[in-house]
Amino acid sequence: MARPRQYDPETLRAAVVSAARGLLEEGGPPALTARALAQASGATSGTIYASFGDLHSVLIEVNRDTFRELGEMIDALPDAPPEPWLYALAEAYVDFMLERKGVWRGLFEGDRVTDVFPQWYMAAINALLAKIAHPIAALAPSENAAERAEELFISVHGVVALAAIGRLDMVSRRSPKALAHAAVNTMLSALKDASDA
Amino acid sequence: MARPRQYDPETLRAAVVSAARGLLEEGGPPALTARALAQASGATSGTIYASFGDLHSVLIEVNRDTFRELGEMIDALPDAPPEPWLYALAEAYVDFMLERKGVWRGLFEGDRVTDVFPQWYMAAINALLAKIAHPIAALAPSENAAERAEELFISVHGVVALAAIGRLDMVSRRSPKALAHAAVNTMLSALKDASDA
DNA sequence: ATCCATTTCTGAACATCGTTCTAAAATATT
DNA sequence: AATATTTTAGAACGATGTTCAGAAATGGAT
Repeated sequence: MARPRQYDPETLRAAVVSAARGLLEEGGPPALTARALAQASGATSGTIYASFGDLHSVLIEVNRDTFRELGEMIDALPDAPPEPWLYALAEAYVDFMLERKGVWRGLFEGDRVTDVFPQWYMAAINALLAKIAHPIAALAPSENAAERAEELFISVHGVVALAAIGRLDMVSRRSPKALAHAAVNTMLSALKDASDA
Repeated sequence: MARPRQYDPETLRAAVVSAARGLLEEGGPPALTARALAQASGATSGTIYASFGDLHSVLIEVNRDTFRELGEMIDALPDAPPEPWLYALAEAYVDFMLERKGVWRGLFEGDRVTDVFPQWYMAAINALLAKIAHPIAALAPSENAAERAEELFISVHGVVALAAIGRLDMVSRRSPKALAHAAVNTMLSALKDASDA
C-alpha cells in the first residue's frame, strides 16, 4: 500500500551519524553540512531531514555516541589507588577528547539550543563527575568531594578547551597532558594542605 | 582627481568595530554578518570589505579593543596583598568576560586562522600571565610562578568557557565567580602544601 | 488488468551567508 | 567640456540549512 522503504531506518540513522562523525573530525562543525552528509551517507538531504528533523539533531546523536564511548573508556581504565587512578583518568580524558577535536567542538561550540539537556546528557556528565569524586572522597574524607570533583573537571576542561581549538600555545608551551597532570597535582596538594589544618 | 572620500577611514573603522561588538553581544559570532554590519555601521558591505578585507579582520580588531579594555580593567584594580589581589583578579576577569559573552565567543570559537598570532595578541596574554605570576612569586618564592600562573589561568578559563556558552550548569550549580574563587583557593592551598615539604 | 491511495524519497527552490567585482558617482585636471 | 582617477554601491556567485511539491514504488480495490 505504499512505496517500500529504501533504507532501513536504523541503518540509515547509524550511517548518517557515522558520516557526521567523520565530517566533524575532518573539518569541525563547519564541515557538518547537509549536502556533505547526504553524499557521505548515501541518502539525500531530504531523507536525512525526514529522519532527523534538522542538523542539530544529528549532532546530538553524535554526542550520544561520544558519551557512550567515553564511559566505556573510563570503565576500561585499570584499577589503581586513588592518586594514580586520578592522574590516569585525567590523562585518558585529555587523550580521548583530543583524538576527537571535531566532536569536542560539536559538543561545546555554537549556541545553546535547549533550555533543558536530555537526561542521558546530564546522566553521562554526572557519572563522570562521580567517578572523579570517588578517589577524592577516599583521599580526603572531610572534604566536599563532589565540589572538588566539579572544580577539577573544570580545570581539565580548560586545558582541553584551549587544546581542542588549537589555542593552547597562546597560554603555555606545555603539552595538554602535562597541564592536566598539573591540574590533578594541584588539586591533590590542596587536599593535603586542607587536611593538615 | 577622484571621488572624494565619503567616510573618514579611521572613523569608519571605529564605527564598524563598534557595530561588530554590538552584534557579537547581541547574538554571538553567528550575528556578525557582513550585511548586518553594513546596516549597523552605515556603510555598505563593499566599503567594509575595502577597508577590512574580510569579516575575520573585523573580529580581530574587536579582540584588540577587548584586550586593551582588559588591561585597563586590571590596572584599575585596587592594590592589595597577594592573596586577596589574586582573588580579586580572578573574579574581575570572570565578570569582565561574562559581561562580554559574545566577544568571548569571538575570541575562542571558530577555526584557528593564523599559524602565528599578532604580536599584540601574545603580548596581551603574556602581560595577563605575568600579572597572575607576580603574587604567586611573592607567596611561594620556591615555586615556578610562571607555570603556576598558566595553570591557574587555564582553570579559570575552564569556568569562563563553560559559562560563556551557557553550559556551566551542565557541570555545577555554583556561580562562575564561586568556581573561580575556588580555583584560586585550590592553587593557594597547593602552594602552601608545597612549601610545607 | 487497471487504477488509486499511500508512503517514501528526491531534488529544485528559498532565504541568507561571505565575498567579489562591475559599474555608477563624484571630483581634479586637461 | 571631456577625461582620468578614486571611492562607493549593490548585484551577482556559490555556498549554507531547510522546506516542500511532486516523482517513484508498492498493495489493495475494482
